[in-house]
Amino acid sequence: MASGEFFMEAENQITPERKSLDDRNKMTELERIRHSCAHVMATAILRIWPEAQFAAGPPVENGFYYDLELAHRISPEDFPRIEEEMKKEIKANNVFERTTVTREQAIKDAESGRLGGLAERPGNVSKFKLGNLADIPEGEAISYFRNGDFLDLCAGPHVMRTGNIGAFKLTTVASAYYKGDEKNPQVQRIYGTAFKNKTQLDEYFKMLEEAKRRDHRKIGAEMGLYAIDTEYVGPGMPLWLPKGTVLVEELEKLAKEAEFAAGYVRVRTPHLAREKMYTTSGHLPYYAESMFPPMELKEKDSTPGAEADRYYLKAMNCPHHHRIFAAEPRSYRDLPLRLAEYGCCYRYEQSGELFGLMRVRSLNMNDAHIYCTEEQFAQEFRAVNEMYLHYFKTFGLEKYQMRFSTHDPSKLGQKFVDDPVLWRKTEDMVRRVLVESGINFVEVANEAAFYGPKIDVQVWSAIGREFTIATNQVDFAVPAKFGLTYRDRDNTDKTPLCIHRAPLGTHERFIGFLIEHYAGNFPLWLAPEQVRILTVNDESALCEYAQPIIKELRANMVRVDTDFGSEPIKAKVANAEAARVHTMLVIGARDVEGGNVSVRLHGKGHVGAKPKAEVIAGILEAIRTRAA
RNA sequence: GCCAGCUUAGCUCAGUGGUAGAGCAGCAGUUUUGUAAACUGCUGGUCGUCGGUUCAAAUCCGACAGCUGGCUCCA
Repeated sequence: MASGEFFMEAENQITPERKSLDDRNKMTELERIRHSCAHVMATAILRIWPEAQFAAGPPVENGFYYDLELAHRISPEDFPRIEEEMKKEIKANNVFERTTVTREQAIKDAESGRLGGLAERPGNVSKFKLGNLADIPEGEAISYFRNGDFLDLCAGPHVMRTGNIGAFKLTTVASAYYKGDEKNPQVQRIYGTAFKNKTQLDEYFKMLEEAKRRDHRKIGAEMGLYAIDTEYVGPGMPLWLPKGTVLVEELEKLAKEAEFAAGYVRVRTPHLAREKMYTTSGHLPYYAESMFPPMELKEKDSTPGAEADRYYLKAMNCPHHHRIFAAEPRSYRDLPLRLAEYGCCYRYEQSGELFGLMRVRSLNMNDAHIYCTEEQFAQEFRAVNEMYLHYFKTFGLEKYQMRFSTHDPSKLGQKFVDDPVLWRKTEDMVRRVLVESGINFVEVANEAAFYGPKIDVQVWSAIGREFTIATNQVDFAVPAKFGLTYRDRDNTDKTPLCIHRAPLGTHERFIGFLIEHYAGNFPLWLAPEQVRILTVNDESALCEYAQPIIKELRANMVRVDTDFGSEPIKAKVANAEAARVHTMLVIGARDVEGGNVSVRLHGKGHVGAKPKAEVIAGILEAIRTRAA
């Protein structure tokens, strides 16, 4: 609930609606190749393990997979063998032959084990195919595709012949739930990729290598930004090293400035709260699994009315902010009330979910809650969106997707608060604001928070994983649970709307994202080491010449380091470049003579010698304006 | 949490049953240099942890932990 979702990605995979045959026929050539390659892989696996049962084998973003059940656990060691068989099938250049059958025939073939097999397999029913058959609506054609001996229940489409598959490679194995449902049995999922030709396949793997180089986990270690000490601190709980802390504090500074200008006030809240907080908010017991287990106090707390002596680490800030709203009587004159805090939260994410800085257990949220009236809502919501766009511009962020998540009327009262009128009203308000602001967005039904519609901003990590980097949510339900009211001008008490917003998400995820976005080459205002002064040798005259420059830069809060050692200048430059120092100022006898410094910019090379006052002024201006 | 893979020095990696290695980094000297890496020497490891097999284990087997790629979850 509440800011609960702020740093979460939305579903990595939105459960796809069942595709119509028309939609399927829109598959691109590459998708056909990949889907066909999945059939070829199944053919190969069956030649080795004829008893394998296959479930589903679609093309996916970077390749394809096929789910199967098999007593033997397929491991990457088996890949060469499977790929060998696949090559044979491709070389055979069999036709993908489509036939349509009646449902009765299909059921008969599934029961004989023929579907997803090379031959009939008595006693080995094609159970997953039988399950898939049940999903095909009455009236829709039931089709088979056959290549060689392999006969599969499949809507297609495929390439003409197996030989049309240009180049392929098996990549990984995973376990997956049949039909993606946790309640279903697990199946083995074999992933592969395929392209029109070998060149494109090679390019794809080269691109993956490139992506690994800008992976925030790699750059984070190289630059000394953060460390994760699983032994003493714990998995998923990053320690910010001095250079990473610079990034954290620069972001906070940016946020504080933007929020101050937009009329927010700052608050601070403890990291713990009593159990009553989360029974009231509705987080317990339903979300207890995602929270760290409670701390039990040995002695009874004497507070009257205490439910229990249990304290929880907060997983979100909103309940605390709600209590700040409740701490004083509120008038309509106080609204909108915008409470902002870089709140520190803790969530017990499953171990398999942790991912560098992108998915962690301790996190600092760029959180704020805006309490307002219905009349004020559109204006406030628009202002929040403008703040997002301001940030995106600052960071040169262009590849993102705004996702507007709405409710599903059929799930009112279960997944969503049962107030159809307010849903319609708030969704209309949000949609209108988006359209009026000229913001591009996609609308996704059934993905709202349970208390109201929301907008998530999706971005992609270097290796292609999708994350919610920011979120903006409407809450028309939870303030009432906490009994929050304001006195309106008609002297009655009313419940405010609440906007939960986190345009910079969490420090952890946002910085993880920025590291990859910039590949560690941060703009001057963000760079952990902004300036390094390099002397051509260790003569004292050069070091002395540098002193007033250092003094002036530091007086203006510029992060400046020095390299006055006796190494050759080439080595000093190489070290500074490797450390991704934004601006290198080289000082030699010639510079001292002319009152200059020689400027070199990271990744851009030597810019030339300039008067030192001019260089200092330029640095200060670039930082002040947060130039890209 | 599930499936698979991985875990050797701060980092990148070599080492398939017989006395733990290299490069980089670090430290100490030498060098005094004009824009991406001067030279010499030294330090540094209970080979993730625990248990087993063996005369002998980084190496073979098992359990556990962490990480990575997926799956599931994601208020």
